[in-house]
Amino acid sequence: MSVTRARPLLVDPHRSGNDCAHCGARAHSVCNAIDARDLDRLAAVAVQLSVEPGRSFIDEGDPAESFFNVTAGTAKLFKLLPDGRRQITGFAGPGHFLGLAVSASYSFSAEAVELMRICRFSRTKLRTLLDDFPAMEKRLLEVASNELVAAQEQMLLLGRKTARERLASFLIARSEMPVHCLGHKPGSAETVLLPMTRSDIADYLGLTIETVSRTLTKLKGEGLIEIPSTETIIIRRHVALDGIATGVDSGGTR
Amino acid sequence: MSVTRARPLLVDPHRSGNDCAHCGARAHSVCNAIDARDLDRLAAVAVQLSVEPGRSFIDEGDPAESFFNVTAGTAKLFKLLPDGRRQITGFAGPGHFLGLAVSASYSFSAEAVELMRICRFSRTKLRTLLDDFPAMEKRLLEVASNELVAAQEQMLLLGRKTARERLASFLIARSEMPVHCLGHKPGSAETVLLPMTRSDIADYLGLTIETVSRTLTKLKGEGLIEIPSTETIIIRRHVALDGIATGVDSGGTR
DNA sequence: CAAGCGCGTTGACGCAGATCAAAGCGCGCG
DNA sequence: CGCGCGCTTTGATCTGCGTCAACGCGCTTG
Repeated sequence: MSVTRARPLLVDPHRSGNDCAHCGARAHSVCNAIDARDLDRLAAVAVQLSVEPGRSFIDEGDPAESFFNVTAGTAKLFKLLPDGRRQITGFAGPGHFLGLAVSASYSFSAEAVELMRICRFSRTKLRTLLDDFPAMEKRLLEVASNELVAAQEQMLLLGRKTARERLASFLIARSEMPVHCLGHKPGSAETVLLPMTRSDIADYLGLTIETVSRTLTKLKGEGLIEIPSTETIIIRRHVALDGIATGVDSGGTR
Repeated sequence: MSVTRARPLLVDPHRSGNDCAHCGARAHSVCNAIDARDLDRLAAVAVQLSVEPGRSFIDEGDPAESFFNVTAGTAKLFKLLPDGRRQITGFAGPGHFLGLAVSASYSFSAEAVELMRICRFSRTKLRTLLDDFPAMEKRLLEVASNELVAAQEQMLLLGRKTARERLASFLIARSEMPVHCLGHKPGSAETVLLPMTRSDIADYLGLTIETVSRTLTKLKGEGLIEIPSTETIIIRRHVALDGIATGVDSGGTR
């Protein structure tokens, strides 16, 4: 299953996991449930890694030996069908915790979209650590609950929304993302950056690249958005776009 | 948002929540994380209710004041778009815990498919209880993790599978469900009971009733299943059906 | 700077599944 | 027992999006 991971992941040479205290992502991750004076215990089980764009660091079906915490960059999480059809179940930015699962093997794959920085925890070691820090377990439950809500929203999108509504929902959701999750300078609140390819967007929204491209072009033609570059979209009429996203529109400009 | 809940839920007259020790669903629910001698504390915050078929007991958008635990029967969980399009995100049987969410209001609705028996917990009371029983919090995290895995599987289904594959997946999943989740006598391992309507199935699989009906008829015509009654399906060729479900088939008998 | 390649856009056409319409069919009820 | 009603099935037709194909554009490479 780990065919794509030709070379080992890059272990950061000069500091392989011992400065949780200075980690920029801590404030936004589950790690902030651990008190500052106990951070050394967390650091002891963490290993910092870099992951190059396109490289996968979790492979569906592989034994689930580690948890991961994203500290920089973005990953796509996905599942595959035997014939290659792919569903991207989410994108994970800084602060995102990965690998929650009771099962002995990963139920999805993860691959870097941009250059990433991640923290790897041994599953067993983190589990024993959790016994000493119930606050962190609480945080994990919160995180999982929130992801569950997001997953249900995505099911609604995949099962019942039109291509137009899916793209609108995607853009609105991206525009509402907290700054730290994107890992770049803010720009205007209505400027949406898309580090992933059209193919990734299509596989996230259950569409084809062609439909994604065509639909974006249409939204642009209607003056709802601007597309200054492939990876940048500016929302011009946020309210109207949001109306489409939530299915209020339906009529109006088709 | 609570338009459909015309009458209040039925509070069981003779025992309104005080015998967790004899609860048939405990073995399969998060409640089994609590030691037998502490069950009285759990019982103190629980209220037993009955819910008639078709009656809703959670309404999306309402303030989330309670958690629920299903002890008998089945509920459908769903989200609506303003124009009435519906996505059923799951079915909850005995042992299923409902209401996990950080948000102050419910993010989905729940309605009984069959006559149900549920346990209601005050959100605040249960939360203080959780502080004393970290084992239960651990169980909740496990439950949430498993649901997350299931949700991702469903996203794959909704985003990338054909109608045929969706129905096959649905039937296989139902047939593999642990007996206690169905709340009825087993029958043959390959006999699948469907307490929900075709409309519910359609809204769960992101299809229409017509497509569900037609596809089932087709599967029957190919000798993969039998349909002795509307709410009963017998899987005749489990391996073949499973092949379709996981997308291995594609060719073969269309 | 020409060639090659990955990615995105655009157009023409086809089809899986939606929509529209009309029967069955089981079941409770008068 | 006949009637009505909700659910399901089946058929005919339509359509949003997928598929196939061509082309453009920016980047890398030699």
